[in-house]
Amino acid sequence: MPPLTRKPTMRDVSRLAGVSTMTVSRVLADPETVSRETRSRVLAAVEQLGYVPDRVAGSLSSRRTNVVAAILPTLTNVNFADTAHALTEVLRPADYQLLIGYTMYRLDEEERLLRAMLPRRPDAVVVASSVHTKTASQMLLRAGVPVVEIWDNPGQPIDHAVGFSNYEVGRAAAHHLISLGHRRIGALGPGRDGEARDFRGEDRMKGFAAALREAGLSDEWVLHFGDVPVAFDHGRQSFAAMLERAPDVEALFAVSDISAWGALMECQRRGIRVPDDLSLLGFGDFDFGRQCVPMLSTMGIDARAIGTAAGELLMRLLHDDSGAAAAPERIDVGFRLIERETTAPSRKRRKNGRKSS
Amino acid sequence: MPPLTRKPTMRDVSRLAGVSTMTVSRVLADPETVSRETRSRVLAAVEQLGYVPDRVAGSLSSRRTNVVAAILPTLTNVNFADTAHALTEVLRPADYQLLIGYTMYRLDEEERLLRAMLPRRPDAVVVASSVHTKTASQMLLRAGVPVVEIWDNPGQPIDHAVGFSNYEVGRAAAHHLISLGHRRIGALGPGRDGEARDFRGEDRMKGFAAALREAGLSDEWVLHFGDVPVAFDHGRQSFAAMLERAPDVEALFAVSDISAWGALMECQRRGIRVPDDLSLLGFGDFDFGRQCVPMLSTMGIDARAIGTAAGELLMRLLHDDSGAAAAPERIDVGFRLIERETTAPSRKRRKNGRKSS
DNA sequence: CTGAAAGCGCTTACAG
DNA sequence: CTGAAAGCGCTTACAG
Repeated sequence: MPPLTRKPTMRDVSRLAGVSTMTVSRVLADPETVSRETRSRVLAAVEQLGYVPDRVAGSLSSRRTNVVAAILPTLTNVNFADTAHALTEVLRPADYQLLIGYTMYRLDEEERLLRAMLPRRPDAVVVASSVHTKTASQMLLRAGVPVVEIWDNPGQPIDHAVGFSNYEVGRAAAHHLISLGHRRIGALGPGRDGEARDFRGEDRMKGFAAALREAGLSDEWVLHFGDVPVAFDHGRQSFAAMLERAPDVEALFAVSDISAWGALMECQRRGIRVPDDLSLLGFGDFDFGRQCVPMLSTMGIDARAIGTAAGELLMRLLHDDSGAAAAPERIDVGFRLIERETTAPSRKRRKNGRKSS
Repeated sequence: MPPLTRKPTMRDVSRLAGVSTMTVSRVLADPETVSRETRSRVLAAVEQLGYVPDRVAGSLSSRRTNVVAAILPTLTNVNFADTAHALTEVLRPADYQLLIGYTMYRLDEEERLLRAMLPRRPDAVVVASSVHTKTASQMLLRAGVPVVEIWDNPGQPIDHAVGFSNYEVGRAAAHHLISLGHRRIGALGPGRDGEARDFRGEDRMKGFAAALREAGLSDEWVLHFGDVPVAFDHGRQSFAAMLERAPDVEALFAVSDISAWGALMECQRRGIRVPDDLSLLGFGDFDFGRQCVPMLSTMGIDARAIGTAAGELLMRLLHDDSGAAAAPERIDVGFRLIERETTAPSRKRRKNGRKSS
């Protein structure tokens, strides 16, 4: 047999081993179903030719790609990267690969991505959003594979959901700052003017504002500032804007730790003491918030848990091969207030001693 | 025609439009080659059926998947995420999708990933490493598609390379600290004991140590500490270890800004003034280093430029369809010293006034 | 335990 | 500008 110049196929392997392609296919997919002797002959041929199976052809035949499409706002945000990591780890043993796309928080980009990804026939779709264009929703609905919306608690889920209520996070944040005795309370929220929108962040702001109003406080300092996605600079600049509007603000909730830390740095530059002069509460429990001085108080989310739960849900769904037909599941991973060093009782509360609980 | 329960195929569209599948294929791939009338009839059928083309089948026929495999150490590191973002943006107009994998800085994981990805027949492979297992090197060599090693300056490139010399970064870092008059100079390097290894970081340390020796200084405080990948905590802990070994150290180069910032926080906790008591120089020019107080001096790398250059190289390679046969290119994006607020002349230098340049 | 036949849903390479 | 035929490289679904 002359050496091959083209890439060897299963046919080449089968000829060299003196078996049918079916037997080669079995050795690779399900070795136990082939006799030991035949198996070793096939494996030797595979080795000798340097055969690499073609899963594109395999996928077309079997109608399974072993690919999961993951649509995230951005990978630059460690929390989403952590979710992707955790998801990868759960899917890996079953030999699933992640096809990742970024929307940069844009609905039109999400739709574009879906249009690019769905033709590649992923076995499932994980999407970090519960707000979609009409077309995107339809595409997901008709995809014929399980869809998992993550990082939120959608009112009208497409299919499955793994996340938490951003609205409730905002409410809990407000309750905490109120319980510390603060009255002049504000928030550094995401801008709402551009093409890019952080709807989850907006939900947190809504919950926060609602809780302020319920407590009889003003929500006029719930600011929406700058472009999405927020970078460290958002904290700095939105905080400067806040100070012009409300120089005597006592406590601040930021749309994310990224923003909260930026504000903290701005406080250091301006000589504003945190938490003595100002309480600062972030969101997301980012790594740097545990290390900075003072350590950042935050509304903690377990980003890895979201990836793990979504992955395990998919494993169940894909292996039961009831597939997309399974009853929609909804998993809430919750959140928790993490009090560290940037939140403290109000001045008044401190001066008078602790009157109320 | 009865409504379809299965997913519509190109055949269904062609029948509804009264044309051959070839015409449907042309309308989708190359609309100009079809008459306007036929085209609109086909598009109407596509619309009516909600037809989504199957690119798995398409890829098998055309022998092109329009997928680029990207192997990165971790996405949790913003610099690699930025590279991935930039790469995506260049490839998007040509309708390429990224298949991303993480090695967690492990050679065996890289090999495993290659084994999982190559059967999916990516049109190119981008890998953020120039150190591979023997098997992995062979797999890349025989893949038959362009391979781009990024974030380094490999001695023996597999194929193409886009990056910079980590060794020279280390040397330049040392030269800078020496030129500031420091003599007791150390480094916070990555551990070398575990399965996970940061070979690029180790190269920076090697260059750094070499430059110290060339200047007649001791390299005994070039520490290798902890597990890879380094987190913020690495800076804190390795700095504590450094202080036990060399309490009077004057200047420190860290394997990354992540580590440098951790050390900076530890300095704040211990009341060590930066840069008055200690100069601190990072690597990577991360976002937070531009925002923290004091702002971090660093050896800056343009992570996005690496992704962009790799993407543009691939576009040339894939469209010339000389493909893997093209002459290997090697692109150096360079690096630059970014002096901010954590590096300053040595005490002695400051006391005596500036003697030498 | 093994194999021959058919087919997955497209595109290539002609041909007219 | 359009189409019939062949085939990409596997797996499914039988059959023995």
